[in-house]
Amino acid sequence: MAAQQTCYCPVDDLLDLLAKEYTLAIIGLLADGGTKRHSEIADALSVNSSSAFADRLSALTEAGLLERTSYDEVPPHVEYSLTTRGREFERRLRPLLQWVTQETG
Amino acid sequence: MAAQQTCYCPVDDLLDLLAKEYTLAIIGLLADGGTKRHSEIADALSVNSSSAFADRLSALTEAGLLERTSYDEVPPHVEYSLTTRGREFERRLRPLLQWVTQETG
DNA sequence: CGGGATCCTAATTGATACTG
DNA sequence: CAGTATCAATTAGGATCCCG
Repeated sequence: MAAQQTCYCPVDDLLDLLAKEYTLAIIGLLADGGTKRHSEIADALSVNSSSAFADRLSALTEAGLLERTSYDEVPPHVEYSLTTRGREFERRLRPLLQWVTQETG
Repeated sequence: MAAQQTCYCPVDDLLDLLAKEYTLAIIGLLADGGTKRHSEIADALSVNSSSAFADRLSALTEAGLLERTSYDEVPPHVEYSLTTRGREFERRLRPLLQWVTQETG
């Protein structure tokens, strides 16, 4: 299994990530191209495991799907949004999810 | 989270399944519409955990993506192929996977 | 041959507490 | 506020044995 230069992470890794809690919800929440704070996202998702949630945010960022912007302020202020890659990914994911939930096929 | 009549399994369940070992490989192996025996698939996938592998086959069957055909013979003979639903699913999955591996976007 | 049952180990999650 | 650290509880995976 050779790593490809053109790919941020292998298929299986990305699927693992997708299947974990919060991941899909985070992508869905930012799908409109908007930017949201850590706490906004956590709030909207009724997160109850802050460590798992933080894991997802950083994993998605490392995968190149999320962009993380932190402002040097007190208190801290960090925002997340989908990257171009993230939006492209979401676009390709959507038909699959719609089919699974609606069985429109 | 209400179950929908039209859907064999909720999104999260299917994603969980997809992220587990062998699942994606099984779907990929049968993507051409062919039919293969349990042992053929296991062989092609270099399976080393027969229990996990059997779990995937039955989970995919329960999800309505695989069709299981067993012949009343000794020794037993069981074949698997993608259902119509399974092929439709694979079709919608493919662009996503291709993008992830090739970054053609 | 196909696969269920069991036992054990490794990885994830959930919850709580803590820090810059 | 945005995480990190920690630990108990779940869950997945690997190996083995056995049955129809």
